[in-house]
Parts: sequence; C-alpha cells; structure tokens
Amino acid sequence: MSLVSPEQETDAPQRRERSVDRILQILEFLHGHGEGIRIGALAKALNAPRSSTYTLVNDLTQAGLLEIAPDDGRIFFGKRMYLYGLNYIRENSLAKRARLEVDRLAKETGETSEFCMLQNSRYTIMYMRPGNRPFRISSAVGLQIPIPWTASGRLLLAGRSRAEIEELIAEEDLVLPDGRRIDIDDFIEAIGTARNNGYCLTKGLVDAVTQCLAAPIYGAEGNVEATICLVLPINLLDEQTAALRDRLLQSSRALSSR
Amino acid sequence: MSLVSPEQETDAPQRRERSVDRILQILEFLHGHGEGIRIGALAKALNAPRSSTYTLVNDLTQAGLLEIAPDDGRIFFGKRMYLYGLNYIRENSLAKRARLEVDRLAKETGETSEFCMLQNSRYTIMYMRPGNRPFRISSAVGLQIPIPWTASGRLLLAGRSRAEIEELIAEEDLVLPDGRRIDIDDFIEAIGTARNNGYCLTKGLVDAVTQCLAAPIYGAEGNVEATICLVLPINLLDEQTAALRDRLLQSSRALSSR
DNA sequence: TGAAAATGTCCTGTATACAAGACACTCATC
DNA sequence: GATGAGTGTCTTGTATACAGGACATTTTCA
Repeated sequence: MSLVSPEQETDAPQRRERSVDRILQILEFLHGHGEGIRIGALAKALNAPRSSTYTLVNDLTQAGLLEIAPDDGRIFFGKRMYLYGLNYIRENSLAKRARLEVDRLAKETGETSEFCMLQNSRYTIMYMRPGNRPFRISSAVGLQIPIPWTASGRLLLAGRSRAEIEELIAEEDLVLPDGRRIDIDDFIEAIGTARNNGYCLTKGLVDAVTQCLAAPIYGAEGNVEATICLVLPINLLDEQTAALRDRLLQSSRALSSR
Repeated sequence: MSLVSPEQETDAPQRRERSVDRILQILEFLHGHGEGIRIGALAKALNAPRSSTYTLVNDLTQAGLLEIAPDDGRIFFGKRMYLYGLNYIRENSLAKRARLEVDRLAKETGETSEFCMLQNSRYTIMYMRPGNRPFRISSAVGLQIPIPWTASGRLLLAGRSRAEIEELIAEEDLVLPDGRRIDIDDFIEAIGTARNNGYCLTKGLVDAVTQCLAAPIYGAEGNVEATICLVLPINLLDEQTAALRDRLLQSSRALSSR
C-alpha cells in the first residue's frame, strides 16, 4: 500500500477518500517535505480537495498533532506528535535496549554513537549520542538519508538480491553530497563484503573528515534489523580503529537476537 | 474539546463518529494508558464499536504509526510515530533552542538538565540530558507527571488564579510517590513564591535523595511557556547550589522571549 | 472437558462525512 | 485600483464509511 502517492490520475470523478488515509497522506508528506507547508499548497500537493484538507488539518491541529505557525500559517508537526512518538522508544524492546547501548558505547569510547534502521527504503538515524570531540553535532536524527551514503546502509541491505537492491536505490541516491557518484556495482560488492566481514567501514562519504564504522543488529530470522555505528574522525590510527571495532561488535552482539 | 473522554452516556443510539476523532481518541488513550493494550479492550475502553476499532487500528498499524506485538496482540506506538515526532523537536523554534541549551547546561555543570512543559494540565519532561553523576537515569521523558511533584510545575502555574489552579490539579496529584500529601494552600503559596523569585527549588519531593532547581522560560506575552531545570543531589553546599542557580538563570534568560 | 469470553473477519443499511463550489477577504503585482 | 492568486468559512447532495451484528476460531478457566 503506497502511503503518500496520490491516487492515479484518471478522468473519472475523484474517488472519495477516508479521512484516515488523508491523515496518513498528510503526515507522510509533511515528514518527507522537511519543512512547513501552508494548507493550500498541501491540498494541491496531495491532490486533495481544499475543504477536506482544511477540516482535517484543523482537527489535527486542535489535537496538537500538528501546529500552525502563527505568522505565515505553515503547518508543522506538533508537540503531541512528539510526545506520542517518545512512547515508541520507551516501550519498543529493541529501541529501548539500543538506546541504552548507544549511551553506554558513547560514554565508554567518547565517540559519537548511533542506532539506525531502514524506513521507507531510506536510511534513518533513530537515536544518536554525541561523543566528546568538539565536532559539529549532526541534527540528522529522524531524517531520511540515502542508503548508499552510509556504512550502516551497506549492512542493512545484506542478503538482498541484486534486483532488489537496484529496485530499492533511487538514481539520485547514488550521488554523494559533494557530487561524486557511487557506482552501483561497487556498491553491491561493498554490501557483500560488509555481510561477510560482519561490519562495515566507510571513509569520507558524507563529508571528508569523518569515517563511519557500523555493525549489524540481527533479528530473530538472522536478517539485519538495524545497525549500531560510530562516527569517527578520518585520521585515527589503525590500532585505535581496531579497538573501537571490537568494542562496537560487542554492542552489536548484545543487541542481536539469539 | 475533550480529546479522550468518550461521548456522554445516553440511551440514544450511539452517535456515529468520524474516524479522525476515533484516531485521536485511540492515540490519546494509548499515551495515557502507559502500556500496550489489545484491540478488544481498547474498543471497550473507548466505548467504540469493535469493528470500527479493528479497521482503524489495522490502518494505523499498516502505516507504522502503531505496532501490534506479535506474541500477544497488544498495541503500541510505532516507529513512524517516533520519526514524525522527531520533526517537532527539530523544527519547532523553542524546542530546538531549548534542546541545545539543555545539552550545553548539562555539559557545563555536569548535572542532569531538563526542558519541561505543560501538556493536558500535566507536567511533561520534553527533553533531558543526564549529567556525569552515576545516578539512575530517569526514563520519564515524555510521560505525564503530576504538576505538584515538581519545581517546574510551580513555575508553570505562575500567574494563574487560585480557582484555575484548583480546577487544574486533580486530587490524587497532590499525593507524592511516598504517600505524603501536599496541602493545596502550601502549594498555591509556593507558586507565588516561585513567581516572585524567578526560580523554584524543591527538595526530596519525588524521591528522598534529589532536589530540583527550575527556572522559567517566558513566552512573548510574559507567560511561563516552559521551564529549564537541574536535577541535583540533595546534599549540595549552599554555595554550589547558588552557583548552579546563577548558571541556570542565564539559560532561562537566553531561552525567554525578549 | 465443557462453557464462557474474546479474537479476527466479513456483510449490510443508512446516517453522515466528504467533495465541490460559492463567497467574502487579504495580499501581492502591474 | 484593477487583476489574479490565495486564504478561510459555509452550505449542500450523495457516495460511502461506519455501527451493528453474525460467524467461525481460539483462548481462558472452572
């Protein structure tokens, strides 16, 4: 079931939609859009009638799931959505354990640690704990990031067929922030290597000064359900990296099923 | 508009509800309930028809806003709800600044720092950063906590009339975790004092070994929109506490409007 | 082991929520 | 100050989503 895409364009009179579906479309669009949007523009983007959009957005706003910026009327996610969402990371077994483990890892190593999953066939940092280095703090938690940009992404695709991978990765996701293009064959090979090694190290992908060291979290069926990873300065000594890797793999094992 | 309470009990045939409202009821109930619940029990709790509840919950589950525990079928908040919620704290101006300030405060003082707001006429920790002490980490972030249990709560009620306060505070919220009962008159007086002082200190309320030092964050209209606070061991020296208070007030000013 | 309760799915009629469009405003822009 | 685009509110008719209930399982526990 496609969540966000508006119904197929036909000449037939527009199908009536259930408000549930409209709500899900609104939320998903807002999340993907990445910034506030005004109601009119939202209705147009979803190909939804303006009147229905008004009532729904107003309902959700009154409930606090959305907020409307008082100055320009743009819609954002609201406080209540945030509070509801916190329940997930507090209650979900894996998320809860992973959060604690990330905190522990960051504290012990002093390095920025992250817990990551796939969502929508994109990569998402679910939880992050910054390290002690005076680095910039990444504010990418919860955002959707192209899978090929990350070490975790290579692990998360482990076990999938070539066709599946090609299907999953959009063309533009192969282009790095600095404009370089990742070759799909190299990428698929890297996935295989990562799978065999049981970890993955990428250098200077998203930016030139960091490397990313990721380890898999296996689900009950032996699939890679999530990853835990360290964001490191690129110029570490080999023995430092090796020590960090061993420590990371320990966390990886602790979080994996069985 | 009451969010969670089911419609008034009449003998008239049940009013039909819009699915928007049902959804809001489901989410709010789940949040307040604090743990997973099965669909049947949910329908009963909301006084909603079972069939409608099934379809709605299934829709929300497919969308990832809810999750159903595979073993016993209980409903929880889902991954997508969490990701949607993260947008709030990333985009909302106050929440964003407060998060950075809390991180800074925790780092500088080494003490557990929190950003708090009212929600539903209950008190909620919106964001927390643990300090360096080997304390237990509170996992109360996002939960609804009785206002009288906290220093922040006293600040957040500043400026409200006695009647409003009595209206707001449920009887049972005056009872502390250890069974002691807070006198409503003392509580109202403490609110006035907190308002005049521009900060609030409470000792040994929620547990015997901590004190809580809170400062207001003023909104544009001079109202207390939120608070920022420190959770400290109860046996600090006066001069230590004073220094922390000054530092806290600095953050308070930085976050307040104007 | 049998009865009672709960779970999940499906079907149907009708109360009503949605789509469409009208209307009165408010901004921009020329 | 005229034009066009967008905003927010209301009203109305009808397609349909919801409430109710039936049914086949599964679970509970006496």
